[in-house]
Amino acid sequence: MSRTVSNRRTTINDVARAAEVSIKTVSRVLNEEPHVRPATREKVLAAAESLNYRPNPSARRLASNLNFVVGLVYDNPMGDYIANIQSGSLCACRDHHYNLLIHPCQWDAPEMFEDVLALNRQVDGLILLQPVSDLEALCDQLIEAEIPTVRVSQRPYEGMPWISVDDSQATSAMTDALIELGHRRIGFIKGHPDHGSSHDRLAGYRASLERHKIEVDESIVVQGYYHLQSGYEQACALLDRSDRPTAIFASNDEMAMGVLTAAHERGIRIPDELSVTGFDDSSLASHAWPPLTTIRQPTAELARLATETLMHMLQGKLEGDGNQRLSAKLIHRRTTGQPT
Amino acid sequence: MSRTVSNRRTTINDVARAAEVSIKTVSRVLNEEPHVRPATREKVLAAAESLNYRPNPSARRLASNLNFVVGLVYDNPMGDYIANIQSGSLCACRDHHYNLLIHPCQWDAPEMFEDVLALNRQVDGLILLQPVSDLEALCDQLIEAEIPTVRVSQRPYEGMPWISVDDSQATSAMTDALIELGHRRIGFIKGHPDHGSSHDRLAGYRASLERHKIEVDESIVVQGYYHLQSGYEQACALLDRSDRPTAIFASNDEMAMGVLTAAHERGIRIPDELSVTGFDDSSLASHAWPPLTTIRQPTAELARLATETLMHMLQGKLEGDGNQRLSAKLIHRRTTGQPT
DNA sequence: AGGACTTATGACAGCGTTGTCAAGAAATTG
DNA sequence: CAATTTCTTGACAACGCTGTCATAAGTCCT
Repeated sequence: MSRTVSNRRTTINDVARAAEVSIKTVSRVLNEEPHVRPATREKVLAAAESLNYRPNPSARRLASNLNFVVGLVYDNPMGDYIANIQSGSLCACRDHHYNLLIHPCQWDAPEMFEDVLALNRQVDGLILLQPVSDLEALCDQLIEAEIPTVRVSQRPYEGMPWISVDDSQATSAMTDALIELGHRRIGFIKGHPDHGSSHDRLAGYRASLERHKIEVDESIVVQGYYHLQSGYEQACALLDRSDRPTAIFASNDEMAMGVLTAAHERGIRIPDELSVTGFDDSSLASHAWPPLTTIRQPTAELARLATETLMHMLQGKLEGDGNQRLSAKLIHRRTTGQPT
Repeated sequence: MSRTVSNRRTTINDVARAAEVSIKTVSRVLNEEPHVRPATREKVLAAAESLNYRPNPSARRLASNLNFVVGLVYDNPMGDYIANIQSGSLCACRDHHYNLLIHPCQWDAPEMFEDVLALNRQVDGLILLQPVSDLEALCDQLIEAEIPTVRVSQRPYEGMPWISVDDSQATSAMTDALIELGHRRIGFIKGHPDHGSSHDRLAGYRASLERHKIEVDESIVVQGYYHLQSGYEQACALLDRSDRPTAIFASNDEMAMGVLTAAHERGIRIPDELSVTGFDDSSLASHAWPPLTTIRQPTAELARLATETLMHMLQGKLEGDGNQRLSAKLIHRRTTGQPT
């Protein structure tokens, strides 16, 4: 079987010619527009198929003034979180035949604003992750540039929808669980003060203690920075006290790993002598020894929801303000137990 | 100061009018083409600046038949590896003013080929990661479709450049190190048989033993699948033997974590009674207890190199076959020591 | 049968760039 | 100084699609 090697790509014209219709009709069929007779549709589809035709996205974008691209803007240490966000968002994008353009950046770099604004003609809308989503000046500019945007953040900002996971409630529930196990002295390692989530998580902890009428001992609420080292150091300080806590709540898994290490070094048995909980359910958590009790955010779901919300905006079908809040889930593993 | 709100985007025509030149001259300036008088260039630049002009990417792509987009195709469990690949590739992309389009997929899904081929008009070239890069049928089709492609893989395939990290050499060097510490019975947990790297890593292990004239005991070379559970199970079997090995080489960190867990359960002290090494230097490794001795691939560098190679191809400046091989690095931490 | 809709199709003009080619201006040459 | 080459610029036609509007062909009333 011989095959003609044509150097020119097949275009909509070729399909139209083969199907004996106008290019406009081909366009209609391919875009699933109404007002095409079934018989015509079949003819066109057959022609397109036999010519192995694929529309040229650039031409389509130019003519329709749509990009079929969603931009994902973030400044996070690359890891499971971003990985899950990406796959959640991609999933929604594919449902709508959109592509995802990832745009990592440094939230405090001087050219960051400019770079994000430059996505203007490349994308139809943006999804902003924390901490970028908390830069009000940027959001202002995006509104002015009329770029549809959805924020992933716990803090409100009027004018664009925001989607979040209720950290505070989850932390609160986990603290409740610890108290029910019998703990009364629960240490808390805070996260990085610049990160909004730190405050929410702390708030949940406080709320739970208050609900149970346990006074907060501020000397065992210590400052961490979301990285292993800070968790380790603060745990050492906490564990070397004569009145050491019977449980330590670290604001993320990485710091919880530091706590585990500090406990191991001191021969403190977990969970018999010390309960530990983290936050994030990162891959560390299940691979830790013992496996870490922690909190799982529905990260992929969060991203999918943000993306779907953006799609609704693009279609002008957004009802209400679009804000939504998801619940996190407690993952009970083996670092928590009754105090001895 | 009043500002006219124009609903129409500013185009190259507006700039041309403002600078009192033709649109072609504006195009030349913006694309840094030669044959423009400095004075003219300044005028155009000033006009563009004052109008805050940004070229429309779709129009540019349509007219130039270039997409300024690189596609990254992979089927990997999202994690550090992909994260590093992405950032390495993005880095190179930005240097050349290209965007990165991520395309996760399932290597064995029926529509995978079709989906990848459909990127044809969207990208100028592709980067294929393992195991997708090892699908010869796909590579054949990409060549036929004339899509410039770079493979990230250890195995050769003529017709497109391949970039890899020398797993075999690294495994070999690590085994050497173990032997120098005094180990003679070194268990080996293989990776997933479908994954090319598994074989290379095993080959390195064998090569080292052979070099040191140590006969391979096939009963302590066992099959794992790159996930924690398989590492754990195989380690249990290995450690419950009366003639258990003094060291276990796991083909990746995740399985090494399983080994650690099995050892912990049995009260086997590490590294005194058992040395353990992994592969990947994932975030698990440094957070493990004790911190895991492992091998670090220059992942980001690998991706950057692959991307740069693709850029060279696109510019028709590729010299030779483009193939390159990088070396991995041994990371000595605390799971290895002399046997007792 | 004669309107009044509704449905199906096509002609043609953009969309905002870059590529081609021609032509005028400036520089170089013998 | 005329002839030749090189530099600088612009007119205009693509690029491959979608949007608008006109027109043809049915459908459904009365």
